[in-house]
Amino acid sequence: MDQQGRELVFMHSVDFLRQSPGVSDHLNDYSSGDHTKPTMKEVDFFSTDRNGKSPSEHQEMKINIGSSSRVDSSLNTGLNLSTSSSGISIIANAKEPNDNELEDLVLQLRVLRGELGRQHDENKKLRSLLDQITKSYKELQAQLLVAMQKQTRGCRIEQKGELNDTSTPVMSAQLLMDPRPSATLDANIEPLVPDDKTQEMLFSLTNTMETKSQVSGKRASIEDSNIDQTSQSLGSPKSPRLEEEKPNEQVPEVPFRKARVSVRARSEAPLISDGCQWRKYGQKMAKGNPCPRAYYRCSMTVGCPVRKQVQRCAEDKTILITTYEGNHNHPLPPAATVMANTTSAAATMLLSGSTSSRECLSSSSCFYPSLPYASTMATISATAPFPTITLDLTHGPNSTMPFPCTSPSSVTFPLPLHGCPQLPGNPMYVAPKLPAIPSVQLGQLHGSMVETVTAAIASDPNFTAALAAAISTFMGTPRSRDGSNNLSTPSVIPGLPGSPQIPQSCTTFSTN
DNA sequence: CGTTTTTGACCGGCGC
DNA sequence: GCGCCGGTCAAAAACG
Repeated sequence: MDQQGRELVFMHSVDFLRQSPGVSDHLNDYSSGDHTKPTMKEVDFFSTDRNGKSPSEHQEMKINIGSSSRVDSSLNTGLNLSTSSSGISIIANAKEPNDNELEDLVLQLRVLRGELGRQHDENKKLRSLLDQITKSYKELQAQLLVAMQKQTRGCRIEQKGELNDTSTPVMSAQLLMDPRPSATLDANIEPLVPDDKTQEMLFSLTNTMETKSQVSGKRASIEDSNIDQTSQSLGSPKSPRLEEEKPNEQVPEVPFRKARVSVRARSEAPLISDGCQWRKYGQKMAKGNPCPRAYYRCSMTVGCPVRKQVQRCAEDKTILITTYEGNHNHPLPPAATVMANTTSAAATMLLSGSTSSRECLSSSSCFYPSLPYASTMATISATAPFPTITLDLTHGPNSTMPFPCTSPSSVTFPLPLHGCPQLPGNPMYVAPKLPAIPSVQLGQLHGSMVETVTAAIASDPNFTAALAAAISTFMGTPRSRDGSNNLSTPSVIPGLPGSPQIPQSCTTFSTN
């Protein structure tokens, strides 16, 4: 009984072969450091085998092991032997032991011990390495988040400085109301996408007004009135609050820059399913387009400021242009969160890209030359009332006409989506989250595929980076003395962040 | 019966 | 000042 108990103790260690109960004290110092993590699997295997033997055989085995271990303590255990086969042979040979066989057994046992020890050490090292990598990954995530927040804040401050000539303190304060969420705010969002770190990061980085409004009660409502209601008041000056809150008439006509994000999809369906519930509140015939433009607002909650416009492309009526505006002030289902992340990312980067352009440009410039093709292009339209970024997925990788519906003055940027190679030295391209999309014409993708691709885009950090590149490229062009951007378009581009004339910014994505 | 869609009216910005 | 245009409102109609 006593012996049985000792054996059980040893059997809980992977070093059971090293330590026979009869000689345990002698071998205890063999690898005392490896007793911390016993492997039950190994124990069970040999335990079962041992139980099938007679007590005499068992005792004999133990004695043999114990006696041999003393002899071979200095032997080189570097032999490359199979553990399982060795173990079986040991048991088989133990029935008729002689000196030679015992020596072989001892050798094999030593080898096994050495192997087990090495494997344990290796496992420990690998485990610690994995922990370290995981820790580093999390730290990098946190640092990235902080860096992005700081960068955007810095942009806002610079923009404030640029606008100080014409803006009032109220205006400046509004500009400084950085919609970027804090780390604590992210916690409110995490349950939506708890298992997707990247998505969570994207959401953290991009979700702006909505997280703020979710968390901070009255303050959120006030800020929403400044930001989201600006969305509502886009073209809807009925909201008197904005005007009333401006104590100074010198306030620019359009104090708030508001981001719009559109999704262009090649779809026969009248709407793209984006996970949200929408209520149609108007329809208009837009000039220059025989197709009517429909206006929707989010109906998931009362008072959600998010709206979207849906219109078919005039040149290609199979392309559906969906423009999102505003940010949700309520939790979203995962499917809708993806889209919200995308739109918020675009909006945030567009709003923050005016002064950080060089940074972004330099950091993202490496995207372009390495892309054999880019099926998706980010376009910022200069003809729109606001700058418009268009992500066009309606064309395949080899497309030469990326934008059938894009104005000639648009500036296009390649976006590294599917098919993009991993760029050495560019961490953004390491292990892209994007699911593998075959090199097919995205324009031919089915409607459900559209959603999939859209989700992939939204969850892909490459998309965010590329979008930042596109925005920064557009924003980063040198300014003339009058503050206008020196673009290929001769005229000043209205709506550009940093330009006091511009009321809102418009970001347009196109997916297919 | 509640919700959503339709649709004409309305509003403000902007250009001439 | 006027008209155009984009966007929104709200009553009526349609829908489930």
